[in-house]
Amino acid sequence: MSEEEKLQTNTEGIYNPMGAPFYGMIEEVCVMLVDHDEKFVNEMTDLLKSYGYKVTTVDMASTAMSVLSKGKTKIDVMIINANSPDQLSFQLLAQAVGLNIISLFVCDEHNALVAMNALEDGAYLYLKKPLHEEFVKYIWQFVLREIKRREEVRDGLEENRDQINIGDTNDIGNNNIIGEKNILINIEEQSNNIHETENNVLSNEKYKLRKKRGRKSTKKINEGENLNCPNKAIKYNICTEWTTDLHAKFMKAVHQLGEGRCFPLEILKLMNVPSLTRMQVASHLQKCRRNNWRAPDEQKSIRHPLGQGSSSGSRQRSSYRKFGTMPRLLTNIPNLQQQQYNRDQTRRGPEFLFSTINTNNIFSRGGSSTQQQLYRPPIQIQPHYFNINNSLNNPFLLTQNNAAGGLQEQHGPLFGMLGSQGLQDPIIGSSNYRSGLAFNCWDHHTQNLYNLDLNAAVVTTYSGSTIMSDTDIENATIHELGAANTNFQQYIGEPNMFVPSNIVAASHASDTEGCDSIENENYNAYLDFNNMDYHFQNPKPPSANLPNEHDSEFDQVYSDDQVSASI
DNA sequence: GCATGAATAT
DNA sequence: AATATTCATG
Repeated sequence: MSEEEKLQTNTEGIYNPMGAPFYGMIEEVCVMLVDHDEKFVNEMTDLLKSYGYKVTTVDMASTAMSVLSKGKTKIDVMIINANSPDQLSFQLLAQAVGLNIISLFVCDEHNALVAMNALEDGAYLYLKKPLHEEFVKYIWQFVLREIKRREEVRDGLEENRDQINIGDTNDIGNNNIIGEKNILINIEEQSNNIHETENNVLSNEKYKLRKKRGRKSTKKINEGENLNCPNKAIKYNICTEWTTDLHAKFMKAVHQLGEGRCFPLEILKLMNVPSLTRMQVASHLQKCRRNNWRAPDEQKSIRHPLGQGSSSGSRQRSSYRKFGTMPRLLTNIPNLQQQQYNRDQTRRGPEFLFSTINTNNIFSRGGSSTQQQLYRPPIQIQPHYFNINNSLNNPFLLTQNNAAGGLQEQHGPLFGMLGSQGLQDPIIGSSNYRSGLAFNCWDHHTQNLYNLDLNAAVVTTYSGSTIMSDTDIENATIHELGAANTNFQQYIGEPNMFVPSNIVAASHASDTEGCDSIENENYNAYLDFNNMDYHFQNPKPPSANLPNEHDSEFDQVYSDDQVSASI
């Protein structure tokens, strides 16, 4: 610990508000610099560090993206060069925005078009180099503002659902890491990014931290459509809602992968929805495999009498798990890809044909982990027909996905922090995948990310020891906190009102449609996979003989409707 | 250690 | 009912 840090920490190890870089309001703010301009990076790093920021630097957007994907690095703010040599600045921006990282787009030369695009894509600010020292100094306030906003939202949410107690008192009691209130932890936890990389959390922490899973409300990742509730606090989305669009992406990925290769991680990658997690995909996959998922629209209007889980009680864990199977869901597929899907499907055949007999041999990973990768279904079956645009057979046709229909809840990042003129919520109209709540993509967020001392009674200070300690930041230079000086020009101004002249304001408050609206237009045709399955299965399975003693389970799980009916 | 998927919780 | 989380498994 540096001398400086010691000064900021009292003898009890509690962060001393008065000495903290951020005035005791936030313990730390992690900034990632994405810029190939070495000089700029060095200067900025020094400057940032001099103001107490933790700095990570990478030279390319692609590198940053990979860091984000790994989700192991805590990042609150990104400063992204608009002209990354790999041309991925905007992709990175989208990813960062999707993860609710405050993203500042910076450029050497002002370009109105770039500015506009960046802001529309959710950039917090568009800035021309160099960044004013005074601005850098107060970047942390963006973070604080965001934290507070989420806190308000959370509080509002709690008021509106007294039946739910987020904090499982037992759990809290057991893990004395967190204070009773547990506010900050909860805030983080509600981000949608608790995902697989939680595996990287110390296993001890894992169990301590993973509890507290209250019922979460629903968020729509794909559409960013959140209803514009003036009463902002009300809708605090946490659960991913599988919208029609999101599901279409899912199905698209599924079809690209093909039977026997549908693994959550692979699907997740193909879907390329930054804020989605493997767990969520896995969950959805499970649902779809059981044919238990319905589009949101369907949910309201259609009841399924299907005796799905009639065999409830003593279902035992099967040692005959099948891996990588495709969901056989009623689904919708973009027009443009229709034909290809048809072909793929033709090649692949039905996914559950062998569930009774051969499945285990075919799909089981068995001893070889490569088996699954190599597997290609051995049969070719021509479907009798496809029901495309057949409203009689396809309920989906009756429910156009009106993804663009909803308004978006606006999570104004600044709330006037930078003054009123111009700087209104650059996030408005931003990319679709912006999670409504995940502020930080850091997957270890369940450990306290922010020891925000907003309320003395709630101070939950403990050292987030894993911060920045990961070794997974390939090619990333990590600059430790340390003192350094800067040559930046000084700008004196009121912190909260500071509006650097090179900031370009966002001006698209009414632009609420995400880019998916384009895609939506393509989702007019649908396949009726249920029906298709039926026809696939009817041609008679090559080895549809005698069920063995294990069948009951498969039948229950996978084959309780058409499949079993056809055998 | 890790991804997976069935089971189960919320 | 939909989604999240747990946990046995390989």
